[in-house]
Amino acid sequence: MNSELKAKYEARARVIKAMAHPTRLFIVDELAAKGECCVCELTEKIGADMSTVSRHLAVLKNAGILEDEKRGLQVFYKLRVPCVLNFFDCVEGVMQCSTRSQRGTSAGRA
Amino acid sequence: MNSELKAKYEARARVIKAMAHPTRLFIVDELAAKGECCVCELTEKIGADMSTVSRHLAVLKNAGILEDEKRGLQVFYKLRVPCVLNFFDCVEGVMQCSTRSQRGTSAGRA
DNA sequence: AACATACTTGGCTATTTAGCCAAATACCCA
DNA sequence: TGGGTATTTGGCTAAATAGCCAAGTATGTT
Repeated sequence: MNSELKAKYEARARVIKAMAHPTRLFIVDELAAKGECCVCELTEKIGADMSTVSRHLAVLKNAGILEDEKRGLQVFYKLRVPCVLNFFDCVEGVMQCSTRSQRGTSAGRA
Repeated sequence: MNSELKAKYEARARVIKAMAHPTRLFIVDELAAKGECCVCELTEKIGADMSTVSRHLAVLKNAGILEDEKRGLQVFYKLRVPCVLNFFDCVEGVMQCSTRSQRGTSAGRA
């Protein structure tokens, strides 16, 4: 694999990696539903330390998935790319396909 | 976040996490193009140790994304869920949207 | 049977990640 | 100005991940 090709997959992986955490998936879903949320609201729903939530938001923002806007004391985050929701359809597809047909293999749950 | 909801996002994250590595994205792309590949062929293209490639394949398989079939000495892997390719369109969208100086909310593709 | 090939797994190390607490920053209001 | 609120960042530890080499397993060949 040459370095140009490698760079392409690394760039893709950076975006996908940013989504690869349950809390961050929850955030994306929540923002899709509400349009935007401040950190404190997400923090309350998630039930973790605000510093932890802030770090998750930073990961998503750095990946180009979210954007933020400060208004007064609060920072509001929203999705920058609506198509990320397609991930979920696909992921659900993988999971259903897995539970249906993975009886005989050693794979266990997805 | 109640435990049922949490479990839902953990399940999703498991699938996405499995994709969150450049080598594994390359594998998915390659399998989409070729239909199936044996480990040795992928190993050669990737240029890493075969044990490393084998571990990546196991990650994808455990997530329900690939299936394998042993034929003789070789093990052939193929995609189990074609829609994973939609990830890429979306990911490219995020990347393009990121590199363009942020302006509009309209992200070209769905 | 012995040996070769294709792959997986054990064992290890270096790196990254997630989480919390505490401290710093930014903004608002009186 | 001082004090309070919302958020980010520093510092740390525990856990997960990726990589290699070496050893193990399974299958084919002679």
